[in-house]
Amino acid sequence: MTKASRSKTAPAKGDEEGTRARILNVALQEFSRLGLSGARIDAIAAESGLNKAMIYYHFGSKEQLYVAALKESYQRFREIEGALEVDGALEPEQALRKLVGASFDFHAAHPEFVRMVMGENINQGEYISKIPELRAINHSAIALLEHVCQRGVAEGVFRADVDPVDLHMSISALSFYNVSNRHTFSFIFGRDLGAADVHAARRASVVDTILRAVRAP
Amino acid sequence: MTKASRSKTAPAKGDEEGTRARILNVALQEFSRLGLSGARIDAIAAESGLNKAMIYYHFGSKEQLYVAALKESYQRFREIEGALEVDGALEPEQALRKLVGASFDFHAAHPEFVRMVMGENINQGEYISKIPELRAINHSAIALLEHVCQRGVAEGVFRADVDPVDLHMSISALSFYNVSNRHTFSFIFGRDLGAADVHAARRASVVDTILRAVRAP
DNA sequence: GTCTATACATGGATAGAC
DNA sequence: GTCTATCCATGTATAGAC
Repeated sequence: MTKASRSKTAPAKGDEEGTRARILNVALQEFSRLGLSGARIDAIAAESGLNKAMIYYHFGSKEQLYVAALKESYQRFREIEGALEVDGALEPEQALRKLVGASFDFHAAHPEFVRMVMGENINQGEYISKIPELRAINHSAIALLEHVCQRGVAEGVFRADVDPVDLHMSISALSFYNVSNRHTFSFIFGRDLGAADVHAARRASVVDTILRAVRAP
Repeated sequence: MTKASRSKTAPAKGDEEGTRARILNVALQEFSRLGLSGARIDAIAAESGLNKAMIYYHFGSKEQLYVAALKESYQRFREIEGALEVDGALEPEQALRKLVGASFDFHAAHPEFVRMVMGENINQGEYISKIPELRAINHSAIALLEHVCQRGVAEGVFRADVDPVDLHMSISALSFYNVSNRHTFSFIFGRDLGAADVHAARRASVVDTILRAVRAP
Protein backbone atom coordinates (compact mmCIF):
# COMPACT_ATOMS: atom_id res chain seq x y z
CA MET A 1 0.00 0.00 0.00
CA THR A 2 1.76 3.10 -1.19
CA LYS A 3 1.31 6.69 -0.20
CA ALA A 4 -1.78 7.04 -2.39
CA SER A 5 -3.75 4.67 -0.24
CA ARG A 6 -6.97 6.66 -0.51
CA SER A 7 -8.09 3.85 -2.81
CA LYS A 8 -11.73 4.71 -3.40
CA THR A 9 -14.13 7.44 -2.35
CA ALA A 10 -12.26 10.14 -4.19
CA PRO A 11 -14.75 12.68 -2.86
CA ALA A 12 -16.25 14.92 -5.49
CA LYS A 13 -17.87 16.98 -2.78
CA GLY A 14 -17.99 20.69 -3.39
CA ASP A 15 -15.43 21.55 -0.76
CA GLU A 16 -13.04 18.89 -1.78
CA GLU A 17 -9.76 20.42 -1.07
CA GLY A 18 -8.38 17.67 1.07
CA THR A 19 -8.50 17.69 4.82
CA ARG A 20 -4.81 18.26 5.12
CA ALA A 21 -4.90 21.25 2.81
CA ARG A 22 -7.88 22.74 4.61
CA ILE A 23 -6.13 22.45 7.96
CA LEU A 24 -2.99 23.94 6.51
CA ASN A 25 -4.78 26.96 5.07
CA VAL A 26 -6.54 27.71 8.32
CA ALA A 27 -3.36 27.14 10.30
CA LEU A 28 -1.44 29.55 8.11
CA GLN A 29 -3.98 32.27 8.79
CA GLU A 30 -4.09 31.52 12.49
CA PHE A 31 -0.33 31.38 13.01
CA SER A 32 0.16 34.50 10.95
CA ARG A 33 -2.38 36.38 13.02
CA LEU A 34 -1.25 35.24 16.42
CA GLY A 35 2.19 33.73 16.16
CA LEU A 36 3.19 30.24 17.24
CA SER A 37 2.42 30.70 20.92
CA GLY A 38 -0.73 32.75 20.38
CA ALA A 39 -2.40 30.37 17.95
CA ARG A 40 -4.80 27.79 19.32
CA ILE A 41 -5.28 24.27 18.04
CA ASP A 42 -8.91 24.43 19.13
CA ALA A 43 -9.45 27.50 17.01
CA ILE A 44 -7.80 25.94 13.98
CA ALA A 45 -9.94 22.84 14.39
CA ALA A 46 -13.14 24.83 14.74
CA GLU A 47 -12.35 27.09 11.83
CA SER A 48 -11.55 24.06 9.67
CA GLY A 49 -14.85 22.46 10.59
CA LEU A 50 -12.94 19.57 12.11
CA ASN A 51 -11.78 18.38 15.47
CA LYS A 52 -8.44 18.53 17.18
CA ALA A 53 -7.73 14.86 16.75
CA MET A 54 -7.63 15.30 12.98
CA ILE A 55 -4.93 17.88 13.30
CA TYR A 56 -2.76 15.60 15.36
CA TYR A 57 -3.51 12.73 13.03
CA HIS A 58 -2.29 14.69 10.02
CA PHE A 59 0.45 16.83 11.51
CA GLY A 60 1.58 15.25 14.75
CA SER A 61 1.96 18.32 16.93
CA LYS A 62 1.33 22.02 17.06
CA GLU A 63 4.92 22.73 16.22
CA GLN A 64 4.99 20.43 13.23
CA LEU A 65 1.84 22.10 11.98
CA TYR A 66 3.52 25.45 12.42
CA VAL A 67 6.56 24.32 10.46
CA ALA A 68 4.29 23.09 7.66
CA ALA A 69 2.50 26.44 7.59
CA LEU A 70 5.77 28.35 7.57
CA LYS A 71 7.04 26.26 4.69
CA GLU A 72 3.82 26.70 2.76
CA SER A 73 3.99 30.41 3.32
CA TYR A 74 7.46 30.72 1.80
CA GLN A 75 6.60 28.44 -1.07
CA ARG A 76 3.67 30.60 -2.09
CA PHE A 77 5.98 33.57 -1.96
CA ARG A 78 8.40 31.83 -4.26
CA GLU A 79 5.69 30.90 -6.77
CA ILE A 80 4.64 34.49 -7.23
CA GLU A 81 8.19 35.75 -7.37
CA GLY A 82 9.05 33.05 -9.85
CA ALA A 83 6.24 34.14 -12.13
CA LEU A 84 7.84 37.53 -12.59
CA GLU A 85 9.21 37.99 -16.05
CA VAL A 86 11.32 40.99 -16.38
CA ASP A 87 14.01 40.63 -18.94
CA GLY A 88 13.06 40.86 -22.58
CA ALA A 89 12.78 44.28 -24.04
CA LEU A 90 12.83 46.36 -20.88
CA GLU A 91 15.59 48.84 -20.27
CA PRO A 92 17.54 48.09 -17.05
CA GLU A 93 15.93 51.05 -15.28
CA GLN A 94 12.45 50.00 -16.24
CA ALA A 95 13.20 46.39 -15.38
CA LEU A 96 14.39 47.34 -11.91
CA ARG A 97 11.40 49.59 -11.42
CA LYS A 98 9.17 46.67 -12.23
CA LEU A 99 11.01 44.36 -9.83
CA VAL A 100 10.84 46.79 -6.94
CA GLY A 101 7.19 47.59 -7.58
CA ALA A 102 6.38 43.90 -7.67
CA SER A 103 8.11 43.32 -4.36
CA PHE A 104 6.29 46.21 -2.77
CA ASP A 105 2.95 45.03 -4.15
CA PHE A 106 3.50 41.44 -3.16
CA HIS A 107 4.18 42.33 0.44
CA ALA A 108 1.19 44.66 0.53
CA ALA A 109 -1.04 41.97 -0.93
CA HIS A 110 0.19 39.27 1.44
CA PRO A 111 0.26 40.54 4.99
CA GLU A 112 -0.09 36.95 6.19
CA PHE A 113 3.31 36.17 4.67
CA VAL A 114 4.85 39.22 6.30
CA ARG A 115 3.37 38.27 9.64
CA MET A 116 4.60 34.69 9.41
CA VAL A 117 8.11 35.95 8.80
CA MET A 118 7.82 38.40 11.69
CA GLY A 119 6.65 35.61 13.95
CA GLU A 120 9.46 33.34 12.93
CA ASN A 121 11.98 36.06 13.69
CA ILE A 122 10.42 36.39 17.11
CA ASN A 123 11.16 32.68 17.36
CA GLN A 124 14.74 33.50 16.42
CA GLY A 125 14.50 31.42 13.29
CA GLU A 126 14.32 28.23 15.32
CA TYR A 127 11.81 26.55 13.01
CA ILE A 128 12.82 27.82 9.61
CA SER A 129 16.21 26.31 10.29
CA LYS A 130 14.48 22.93 10.15
CA ILE A 131 13.44 23.52 6.54
CA PRO A 132 16.66 23.45 4.53
CA GLU A 133 14.69 23.45 1.27
CA LEU A 134 13.90 27.09 1.90
CA ARG A 135 17.54 28.01 1.67
CA ALA A 136 17.21 28.32 -2.10
CA ILE A 137 13.96 30.26 -1.94
CA ASN A 138 15.26 33.63 -2.99
CA HIS A 139 18.09 32.62 -5.20
CA SER A 140 16.12 33.20 -8.36
CA ALA A 141 15.27 36.70 -7.13
CA ILE A 142 18.94 37.38 -6.56
CA ALA A 143 19.85 35.97 -9.95
CA LEU A 144 17.29 38.22 -11.61
CA LEU A 145 18.54 41.26 -9.75
CA GLU A 146 22.10 40.42 -10.58
CA HIS A 147 21.31 40.11 -14.26
CA VAL A 148 19.50 43.43 -14.35
CA CYS A 149 22.38 45.08 -12.54
CA GLN A 150 24.89 43.70 -14.99
CA ARG A 151 22.90 45.00 -17.93
CA GLY A 152 22.64 48.37 -16.26
CA VAL A 153 26.37 48.48 -15.67
CA ALA A 154 27.07 47.44 -19.25
CA GLU A 155 24.89 50.27 -20.49
CA GLY A 156 26.57 52.68 -18.15
CA VAL A 157 23.38 53.62 -16.29
CA PHE A 158 24.04 51.72 -13.04
CA ARG A 159 26.95 51.80 -10.64
CA ALA A 160 29.35 48.91 -10.91
CA ASP A 161 29.79 48.36 -7.18
CA VAL A 162 26.29 47.33 -6.22
CA ASP A 163 26.04 44.06 -4.31
CA PRO A 164 22.90 42.20 -5.42
CA VAL A 165 22.23 40.68 -2.01
CA ASP A 166 22.62 44.05 -0.35
CA LEU A 167 20.29 45.58 -2.92
CA HIS A 168 17.79 42.81 -2.40
CA MET A 169 17.90 43.50 1.29
CA SER A 170 17.07 47.16 0.79
CA ILE A 171 14.18 46.33 -1.50
CA SER A 172 12.86 43.79 0.98
CA ALA A 173 13.28 46.12 3.91
CA LEU A 174 11.34 48.93 2.30
CA SER A 175 8.62 46.55 1.10
CA PHE A 176 8.42 44.62 4.34
CA TYR A 177 8.39 47.47 6.83
CA ASN A 178 5.49 49.08 5.08
CA VAL A 179 3.35 46.12 6.10
CA SER A 180 5.08 44.80 9.19
CA ASN A 181 5.08 48.09 11.08
CA ARG A 182 1.83 49.43 9.73
CA HIS A 183 0.02 49.50 13.04
CA THR A 184 2.60 51.21 15.21
CA PHE A 185 3.60 53.60 12.45
CA SER A 186 0.05 54.60 11.70
CA PHE A 187 -0.61 55.15 15.38
CA ILE A 188 2.44 57.28 16.00
CA PHE A 189 2.26 59.38 12.88
CA GLY A 190 -1.48 59.43 12.38
CA ARG A 191 -0.90 58.52 8.76
CA ASP A 192 -3.03 55.58 7.69
CA LEU A 193 -0.72 53.45 5.59
CA GLY A 194 -3.70 51.52 4.32
CA ALA A 195 -5.21 54.55 2.59
CA ALA A 196 -4.92 54.35 -1.18
CA ASP A 197 -3.22 57.68 -1.78
CA VAL A 198 -0.73 57.25 1.04
CA HIS A 199 0.02 53.78 -0.20
CA ALA A 200 0.60 54.94 -3.77
CA ALA A 201 2.87 57.75 -2.65
CA ARG A 202 4.88 55.37 -0.53
CA ARG A 203 5.21 52.94 -3.39
CA ALA A 204 6.55 55.64 -5.66
CA SER A 205 8.97 56.75 -2.98
CA VAL A 206 10.32 53.24 -2.48
CA VAL A 207 10.83 52.63 -6.19
CA ASP A 208 12.52 55.98 -6.50
CA THR A 209 14.78 55.36 -3.51
CA ILE A 210 16.05 52.08 -4.94
CA LEU A 211 16.59 53.53 -8.40
CA ARG A 212 18.63 56.37 -7.00
CA ALA A 213 20.65 53.88 -4.98
CA VAL A 214 21.91 52.08 -8.07
CA ARG A 215 22.06 54.82 -10.64
CA ALA A 216 25.48 55.86 -11.89
CA PRO A 217 27.70 57.42 -10.87
CA MET B 1 -1.37 58.14 53.68
CA THR B 2 -0.18 59.29 50.31
CA LYS B 3 1.42 57.38 47.50
CA ALA B 4 4.79 57.50 49.18
CA SER B 5 3.64 55.29 51.99
CA ARG B 6 6.88 53.38 52.19
CA SER B 7 7.42 55.39 55.37
CA LYS B 8 10.58 53.84 56.77
CA THR B 9 13.00 51.15 55.75
CA ALA B 10 14.19 53.04 52.69
CA PRO B 11 16.37 50.05 51.81
CA ALA B 12 19.96 50.85 51.11
CA LYS B 13 20.47 47.30 49.99
CA GLY B 14 22.83 46.79 47.09
CA ASP B 15 20.14 45.87 44.65
CA GLU B 16 17.88 48.74 45.52
CA GLU B 17 16.21 49.45 42.28
CA GLY B 18 12.65 49.22 43.43
CA THR B 19 10.54 46.14 43.09
CA ARG B 20 8.39 47.69 40.43
CA ALA B 21 11.37 48.68 38.32
CA ARG B 22 12.92 45.26 38.66
CA ILE B 23 9.75 43.56 37.50
CA LEU B 24 9.44 46.00 34.63
CA ASN B 25 12.96 45.37 33.41
CA VAL B 26 12.55 41.63 33.46
CA ALA B 27 9.13 41.88 31.85
CA LEU B 28 10.51 44.00 29.05
CA GLN B 29 13.10 41.37 28.26
CA GLU B 30 10.61 38.54 28.51
CA PHE B 31 7.92 40.16 26.38
CA SER B 32 10.47 41.22 23.81
CA ARG B 33 11.82 37.70 23.56
CA LEU B 34 8.53 35.87 23.42
CA GLY B 35 5.75 38.33 22.67
CA LEU B 36 2.67 38.94 24.76
CA SER B 37 1.23 35.45 24.44
CA GLY B 38 4.56 33.67 24.67
CA ALA B 39 5.77 35.38 27.83
CA ARG B 40 5.10 33.70 31.16
CA ILE B 41 4.27 35.44 34.40
CA ASP B 42 5.93 32.60 36.27
CA ALA B 43 9.13 33.16 34.36
CA ILE B 44 9.07 36.90 34.99
CA ALA B 45 8.53 36.30 38.68
CA ALA B 46 11.34 33.77 38.90
CA GLU B 47 13.75 35.91 36.93
CA SER B 48 12.93 38.89 39.15
CA GLY B 49 13.58 36.83 42.25
CA LEU B 50 10.00 37.42 43.31
CA ASN B 51 6.68 35.67 43.20
CA LYS B 52 3.68 36.04 40.96
CA ALA B 53 1.57 37.77 43.56
CA MET B 54 3.96 40.71 43.56
CA ILE B 55 3.48 41.19 39.88
CA TYR B 56 -0.26 41.30 40.23
CA TYR B 57 0.05 43.57 43.23
CA HIS B 58 2.08 46.09 41.26
CA PHE B 59 0.64 45.75 37.79
CA GLY B 60 -2.78 44.18 38.04
CA SER B 61 -2.67 41.80 35.11
CA LYS B 62 -0.41 40.33 32.49
CA GLU B 63 -1.76 42.73 29.91
CA GLN B 64 -1.25 45.79 32.07
CA LEU B 65 2.30 44.67 32.68
CA TYR B 66 2.77 44.29 28.96
CA VAL B 67 1.46 47.78 28.32
CA ALA B 68 3.84 49.17 30.94
CA ALA B 69 6.75 47.35 29.30
CA LEU B 70 5.77 48.59 25.87
CA LYS B 71 5.58 52.15 27.12
CA GLU B 72 8.91 51.86 28.87
CA SER B 73 10.44 50.50 25.72
CA TYR B 74 9.36 53.46 23.62
CA GLN B 75 10.37 55.93 26.28
CA ARG B 76 13.91 54.63 26.38
CA PHE B 77 13.97 54.93 22.61
CA ARG B 78 12.91 58.53 22.88
CA GLU B 79 15.55 59.34 25.46
CA ILE B 80 18.35 58.20 23.24
CA GLU B 81 16.93 59.85 20.17
CA GLY B 82 16.45 63.04 22.14
CA ALA B 83 20.08 63.07 23.16
CA LEU B 84 21.15 63.37 19.53
CA GLU B 85 22.59 66.76 18.78
CA VAL B 86 23.06 67.33 15.16
CA ASP B 87 22.71 70.92 14.18
CA GLY B 88 25.56 73.23 14.95
CA ALA B 89 28.41 73.33 12.56
CA LEU B 90 27.59 70.25 10.48
CA GLU B 91 26.85 70.54 6.79
CA PRO B 92 23.38 69.19 5.90
CA GLU B 93 24.88 66.11 4.28
CA GLN B 94 27.04 65.34 7.26
CA ALA B 95 24.15 66.03 9.62
CA LEU B 96 21.89 63.60 7.77
CA ARG B 97 24.65 61.02 7.65
CA LYS B 98 24.93 61.29 11.40
CA LEU B 99 21.18 60.97 11.90
CA VAL B 100 20.88 57.88 9.73
CA GLY B 101 23.92 56.25 11.28
CA ALA B 102 22.51 56.90 14.74
CA SER B 103 19.20 55.33 13.83
CA PHE B 104 20.94 52.29 12.39
CA ASP B 105 23.15 51.96 15.44
CA PHE B 106 20.34 52.43 17.89
CA HIS B 107 18.28 49.65 16.37
CA ALA B 108 21.30 47.37 16.22
CA ALA B 109 22.11 48.08 19.86
CA HIS B 110 18.53 47.58 21.04
CA PRO B 111 17.09 44.42 19.58
CA GLU B 112 14.71 44.24 22.52
CA PHE B 113 13.10 47.47 21.34
CA VAL B 114 12.81 46.16 17.81
CA ARG B 115 11.27 42.96 19.06
CA MET B 116 8.75 44.76 21.25
CA VAL B 117 7.62 46.77 18.25
CA MET B 118 7.39 43.63 16.13
CA GLY B 119 5.33 41.95 18.80
CA GLU B 120 2.99 44.88 19.09
CA ASN B 121 2.43 44.86 15.36
CA ILE B 122 1.57 41.19 15.61
CA ASN B 123 -0.99 42.40 18.15
CA GLN B 124 -2.22 44.82 15.49
CA GLY B 125 -1.33 47.78 17.66
CA GLU B 126 -4.09 46.93 20.10
CA TYR B 127 -2.09 47.91 23.17
CA ILE B 128 -0.05 50.84 21.95
CA SER B 129 -3.34 52.51 21.11
CA LYS B 130 -3.97 52.61 24.85
CA ILE B 131 -0.90 54.80 25.39
CA PRO B 132 -1.75 58.14 23.80
CA GLU B 133 1.37 59.71 25.32
CA LEU B 134 3.41 57.80 22.78
CA ARG B 135 1.81 59.65 19.93
CA ALA B 136 4.36 62.43 20.30
CA ILE B 137 7.29 60.07 20.62
CA ASN B 138 8.89 60.65 17.28
CA HIS B 139 7.91 64.21 16.67
CA SER B 140 11.28 65.54 17.71
CA ALA B 141 12.93 63.14 15.27
CA ILE B 142 10.70 64.45 12.52
CA ALA B 143 11.39 68.05 13.47
CA LEU B 144 15.13 67.39 13.37
CA LEU B 145 14.88 65.73 9.99
CA GLU B 146 12.74 68.52 8.67
CA HIS B 147 15.21 71.13 9.79
CA VAL B 148 18.13 69.34 8.20
CA CYS B 149 16.18 68.96 4.98
CA GLN B 150 15.35 72.65 4.90
CA ARG B 151 18.97 73.59 5.35
CA GLY B 152 19.94 71.19 2.61
CA VAL B 153 17.37 72.66 0.26
CA ALA B 154 18.49 76.19 1.09
CA GLU B 155 22.05 75.27 0.24
CA GLY B 156 20.93 73.60 -2.95
CA VAL B 157 22.28 70.18 -2.04
CA PHE B 158 18.97 68.43 -1.27
CA ARG B 159 15.82 68.03 -3.32
CA ALA B 160 12.96 70.30 -2.36
CA ASP B 161 10.22 67.70 -2.60
CA VAL B 162 11.27 65.33 0.17
CA ASP B 163 8.57 64.57 2.72
CA PRO B 164 10.17 64.31 6.18
CA VAL B 165 7.78 61.63 7.40
CA ASP B 166 8.36 59.57 4.29
CA LEU B 167 12.09 60.00 4.70
CA HIS B 168 11.86 59.02 8.35
CA MET B 169 9.99 55.92 7.32
CA SER B 170 12.73 54.89 4.91
CA ILE B 171 15.40 55.42 7.53
CA SER B 172 13.42 53.42 10.07
CA ALA B 173 12.67 50.65 7.60
CA LEU B 174 16.30 50.14 6.68
CA SER B 175 17.41 50.32 10.31
CA PHE B 176 14.62 48.14 11.61
CA TYR B 177 14.69 45.35 9.07
CA ASN B 178 18.34 44.78 9.67
CA VAL B 179 17.50 43.64 13.17
CA SER B 180 13.93 42.42 12.88
CA ASN B 181 14.58 40.00 10.03
CA ARG B 182 18.05 39.01 11.01
CA HIS B 183 17.28 35.36 11.63
CA THR B 184 15.32 34.53 8.51
CA PHE B 185 17.58 36.61 6.30
CA SER B 186 20.74 35.07 7.68
CA PHE B 187 19.28 31.62 7.22
CA ILE B 188 18.18 32.16 3.64
CA PHE B 189 21.24 34.00 2.41
CA GLY B 190 23.84 32.40 4.62
CA ARG B 191 25.12 35.84 5.41
CA ASP B 192 25.49 36.40 9.13
CA LEU B 193 24.19 39.90 9.74
CA GLY B 194 25.74 39.86 13.18
CA ALA B 195 29.29 39.61 11.82
CA ALA B 196 31.20 42.85 12.23
CA ASP B 197 32.28 43.33 8.63
CA VAL B 198 28.85 42.50 7.19
CA HIS B 199 27.29 44.84 9.69
CA ALA B 200 29.63 47.69 8.83
CA ALA B 201 29.07 47.22 5.11
CA ARG B 202 25.34 47.24 5.58
CA ARG B 203 25.53 50.37 7.68
CA ALA B 204 27.46 52.17 4.98
CA SER B 205 24.99 51.00 2.37
CA VAL B 206 22.00 52.26 4.35
CA VAL B 207 23.55 55.68 4.96
CA ASP B 208 24.46 55.91 1.31
CA THR B 209 21.00 54.87 0.15
CA ILE B 210 19.34 57.58 2.20
CA LEU B 211 21.79 60.26 1.11
CA ARG B 212 21.21 59.44 -2.54
CA ALA B 213 17.48 59.59 -1.94
CA VAL B 214 17.56 63.22 -0.86
CA ARG B 215 20.43 64.61 -2.87
CA ALA B 216 19.61 67.15 -5.55
CA PRO B 217 18.46 67.12 -8.23
C1' DG C 1 -9.95 8.93 8.35
C1' DT C 2 -12.89 10.90 11.50
C1' DC C 3 -15.25 11.46 15.74
C1' DT C 4 -16.12 12.08 21.20
C1' DA C 5 -14.38 12.04 25.53
C1' DT C 6 -10.80 12.73 28.51
C1' DA C 7 -6.14 12.86 30.55
C1' DC C 8 -2.75 15.92 32.19
C1' DA C 9 0.06 20.00 32.46
C1' DT C 10 0.33 24.83 32.34
C1' DG C 11 -0.69 29.39 33.21
C1' DG C 12 -3.20 33.49 34.78
C1' DA C 13 -5.05 35.05 38.81
C1' DT C 14 -6.42 35.37 43.91
C1' DA C 15 -6.87 34.32 49.10
C1' DG C 16 -5.02 35.06 53.19
C1' DA C 17 -1.08 34.91 56.48
C1' DC C 18 2.77 37.74 57.97
C1' DG D 1 4.77 44.95 50.54
C1' DT D 2 5.82 40.35 50.34
C1' DC D 3 5.09 35.54 50.78
C1' DT D 4 2.90 30.49 50.18
C1' DA D 5 -0.72 27.89 48.74
C1' DT D 6 -4.32 27.18 45.79
C1' DC D 7 -8.25 27.91 42.51
C1' DC D 8 -9.81 27.29 38.03
C1' DA D 9 -9.83 27.90 33.06
C1' DT D 10 -7.41 26.75 29.13
C1' DG D 11 -4.61 24.26 26.04
C1' DT D 12 -1.87 20.41 24.13
C1' DA D 13 -2.25 15.90 23.37
C1' DT D 14 -4.12 11.05 23.34
C1' DA D 15 -7.35 6.86 23.90
C1' DG D 16 -10.52 4.37 21.82
C1' DA D 17 -14.98 3.81 19.32
C1' DC D 18 -16.85 3.88 14.60
